[in-house]
Amino acid sequence: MGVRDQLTAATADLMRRHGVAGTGVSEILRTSGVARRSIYLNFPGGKSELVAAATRTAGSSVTLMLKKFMTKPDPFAAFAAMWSKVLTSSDFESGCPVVAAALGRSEAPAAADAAAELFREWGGVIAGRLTEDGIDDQVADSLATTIVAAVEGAVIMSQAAGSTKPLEQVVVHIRELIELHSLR
Amino acid sequence: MGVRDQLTAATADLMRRHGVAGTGVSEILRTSGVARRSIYLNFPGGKSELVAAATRTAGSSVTLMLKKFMTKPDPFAAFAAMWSKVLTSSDFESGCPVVAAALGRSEAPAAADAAAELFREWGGVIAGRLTEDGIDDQVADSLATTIVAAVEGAVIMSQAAGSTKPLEQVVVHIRELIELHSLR
DNA sequence: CGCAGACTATATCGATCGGTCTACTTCGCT
DNA sequence: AGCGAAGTAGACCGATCGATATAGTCTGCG
Repeated sequence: MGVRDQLTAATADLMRRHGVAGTGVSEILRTSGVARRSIYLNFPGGKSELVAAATRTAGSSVTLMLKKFMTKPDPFAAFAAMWSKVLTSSDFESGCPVVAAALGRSEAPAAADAAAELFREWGGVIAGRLTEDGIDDQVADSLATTIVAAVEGAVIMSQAAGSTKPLEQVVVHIRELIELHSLR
Repeated sequence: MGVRDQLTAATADLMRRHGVAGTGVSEILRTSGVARRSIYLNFPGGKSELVAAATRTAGSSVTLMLKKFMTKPDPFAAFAAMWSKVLTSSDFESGCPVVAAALGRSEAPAAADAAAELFREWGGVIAGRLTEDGIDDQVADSLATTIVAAVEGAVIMSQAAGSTKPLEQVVVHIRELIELHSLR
């Protein structure tokens, strides 16, 4: 794993915990063990470019996992379970780096744009699966957006509460919504 | 309006835009026009105590509005419309200060705890209305959590996309969920 | 009236911020 | 062998961070 990947990985991890503004360059260097200069060698745009790259990398890996989940019998339970793991294995300190990027527009506009694109991408993957279940294209689109919103919102509420209960409650009603639209 | 309220209002507004870590004390003073020392007179705990107070104040005002919305024919359309207004009237720069507080635990733990309590409070208000519609208590609870999660998630996605479309899509399916559980 | 408490204004603190710079090393390729 | 790109190590920059200190002003109440 090259220096570039070490930097994006460390940055994404810190974004999960402290958000964009709360993630200092010095802290990125400390946790990644990389030389200060290497940031500006790999990301001439500095912190904002690094944050954008970290967002894209971390977000794309979620896209991949999401695609894998979509082949399972209960895709959204698997999606929620992934987030539960992120929360519990970090003592509820880590959340979604893409949400952090979306909320960090004033510091890193490119990262916020990347976040928007990733949300769109996740929605597309989910909608694709829903249409396979015979759901109308337009309904699948809005349903997919709702699922992403509900899960991301539940991750935040779970972080706040220090419990995965919100996530578990949300997944129940996601299942209901899909069932509702699946019976044709 | 006293100095204390000026400070909490200015702090909450900045939290909406830049999050907890991104909100500097100097910026709070600049936008509120208050003297530096007044912060530590009113909030001996400094920034973290001020942020917690701002979260409670802003969050409680949402609770009040939510209670008002619950008396309307389509409560959640009104709830979503409120957030749409926040977004569009700020060019999608302002979001939910309670979400910001929830994600700012590493800087202001008390504010994150306040955020958790507010989410619980909002869920309680919504669940109360749902039980009036004859929905079982436990279902109303999980349904209320799902509604809060979906709306908050949609606010973030709308901020990222620079469009209220996610919010509008989510409210459609919230309506479906309620209808599904209302018919007894 | 007179005083106490809260406010303003401003200077200052040490620490940290993101970013630049120099100097040296390591490695791959021709 | 030798060159150049990319890496490390670390000093350094001005700016800003949150917090404290000092001094003067305003105001309400006994």
